[in-house]
Amino acid sequence: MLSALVRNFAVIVETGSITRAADHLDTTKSAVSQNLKRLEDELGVKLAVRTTRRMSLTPAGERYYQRCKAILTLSRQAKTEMEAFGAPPSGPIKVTAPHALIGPVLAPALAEVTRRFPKLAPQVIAEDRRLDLIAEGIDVAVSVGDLPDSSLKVRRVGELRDILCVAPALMRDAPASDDPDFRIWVQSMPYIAHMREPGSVEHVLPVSERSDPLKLRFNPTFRSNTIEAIAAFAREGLGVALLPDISVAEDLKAGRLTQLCGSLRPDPTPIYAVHAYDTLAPKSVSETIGAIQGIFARARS
Amino acid sequence: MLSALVRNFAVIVETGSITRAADHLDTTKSAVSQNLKRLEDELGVKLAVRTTRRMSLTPAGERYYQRCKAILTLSRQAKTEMEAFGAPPSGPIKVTAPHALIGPVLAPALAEVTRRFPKLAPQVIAEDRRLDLIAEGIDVAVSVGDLPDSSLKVRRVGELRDILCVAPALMRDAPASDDPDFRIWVQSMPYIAHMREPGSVEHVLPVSERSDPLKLRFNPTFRSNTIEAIAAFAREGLGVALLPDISVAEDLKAGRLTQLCGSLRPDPTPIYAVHAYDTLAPKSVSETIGAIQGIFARARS
DNA sequence: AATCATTGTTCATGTCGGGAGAACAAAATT
DNA sequence: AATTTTGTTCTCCCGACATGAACAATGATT
Repeated sequence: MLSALVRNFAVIVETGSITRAADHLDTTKSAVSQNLKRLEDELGVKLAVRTTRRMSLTPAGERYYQRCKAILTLSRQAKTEMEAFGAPPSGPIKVTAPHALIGPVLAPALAEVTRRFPKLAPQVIAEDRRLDLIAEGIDVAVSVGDLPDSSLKVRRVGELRDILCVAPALMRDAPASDDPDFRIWVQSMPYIAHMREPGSVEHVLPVSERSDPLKLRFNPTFRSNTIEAIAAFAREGLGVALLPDISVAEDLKAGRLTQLCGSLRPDPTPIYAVHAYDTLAPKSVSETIGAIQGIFARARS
Repeated sequence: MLSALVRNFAVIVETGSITRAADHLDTTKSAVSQNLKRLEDELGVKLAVRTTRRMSLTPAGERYYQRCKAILTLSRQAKTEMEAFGAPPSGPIKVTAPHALIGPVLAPALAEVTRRFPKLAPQVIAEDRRLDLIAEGIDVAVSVGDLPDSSLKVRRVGELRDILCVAPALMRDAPASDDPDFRIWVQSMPYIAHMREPGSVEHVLPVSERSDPLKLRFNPTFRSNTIEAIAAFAREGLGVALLPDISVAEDLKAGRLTQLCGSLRPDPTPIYAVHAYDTLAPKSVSETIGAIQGIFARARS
């Protein structure tokens, strides 16, 4: 549909090799090689110097690849936009979400959407940072926590309920929860923090409408950059950790983890779905967002 | 080189007809028609409703055309950019300039450039307003007068010397230029103004380093939106007009017009060449700008 | 250093996509 | 109603492009 030469080149760059590009594009080495040659002839510049072992872009190729990405993204989005005018959703749709939400939320949501629109081909990017939707050509992003103002369209799809978890073994010598020493004891426990929170960590646990919340401050002894790793460490009894309910529901049920302060929990964090289509979001986008919202709604009940 | 389907559609929209698109693309009606159909099938949406007499875009087509323009512009510029890496200049280059500069400046400049780079295909847009280079996909713009700040690259290429002109017939009963009545008499003459200047018009003519300039205020009786028309009216003796030297050099030499106040002239206005390539302007762009500058330099001598 | 494995290029060959051109259909103009 | 203009559809056919093998170049392995 779109310039085969451009796509050909982009795949070469992304796979870093003509051979890999060939089977990624379901064609032969020679076809890829010739297409690259054609593009170079067309442009009058060498785009890549290729030895048998290594392939590297010339400065021209570097620059041209940037443009290719832009062109391809624009083309893909132009097509996706047509769904707003009745076209059946089809082709690639790029979705990003934090690692922790991929399994419990995004996977079932996309499964549902692709069941309804079989020609849709979701591309999932697991990424905890917030990406530039425009630059990366992302159609839908799932984002935890409040967002900075932007021109993007935002919809609240659910909330993340964090739970202070701990392995049961560590609770053996705990004071009773109404014991005044309980708070002291808890705050002296080892704590496993996410690397994005520097220094000590404080959690606010609302107790009831009228009474002051319980504030707990921890000094992290372990840190990791993924929820999965933190959960794994917590299961191993390395310390207390704040983990989202969706990540530890199984562990709690199976008794591998317990809640540290009974049913006390921090206030939930809102979760948003974000997209960059100003007016008239394509059906694939709105359906995907709807499905994500549905998963959260079902999980809540 | 770039998706034939997209280009095909863009040309259909711009020519407004499949037949015209066909000979614009040097192909047959059937090819154009089939390509449009292919694109519609690909997208799953009807882009244009076509009767034998009229062709109109659907809302989807309207939107898609916008995207097509962006894609095509991007592709064209991506290719042009390659010239900075040694590619021989070729293909279309979009240049815009005010009507008055097309003949005396842009035409000889582009003639020179195309002589050196025969594969270059300039597209000239005569337009007195300042256009959005990015949105219109313009490579080089020639602009008269100071420019607002922007991210564009600007280079001074010459200057415009305006002359207060009048048909010799109207000078018959003029007082001597050192007569105190001269100023009164001049300002009572009919004046032909450009439509972009509303109300009365004042011109400042510097006399010498230390003496005050001569200020003349006119009440326009005629207005037009093009320099050519204003010059024509002036030649017909309809009044005084401020005209650029390059437009009236011939008329002055042939005696069809004379300078109203001897050799007194307003301060010249700078002329700039503008482009949007941040670093490393393509050779076609820099050569074009250089040629324009050359024309001005030659005219001055 | 010599051999081998891997990767990119080139060449001859075959095939499928897509253009050509005519016939057809629809609609506006006369 | 006839004519002209424009878009569509059909068949035929050509040429651009993929194919696959042979070749060349390069780096790894012994």
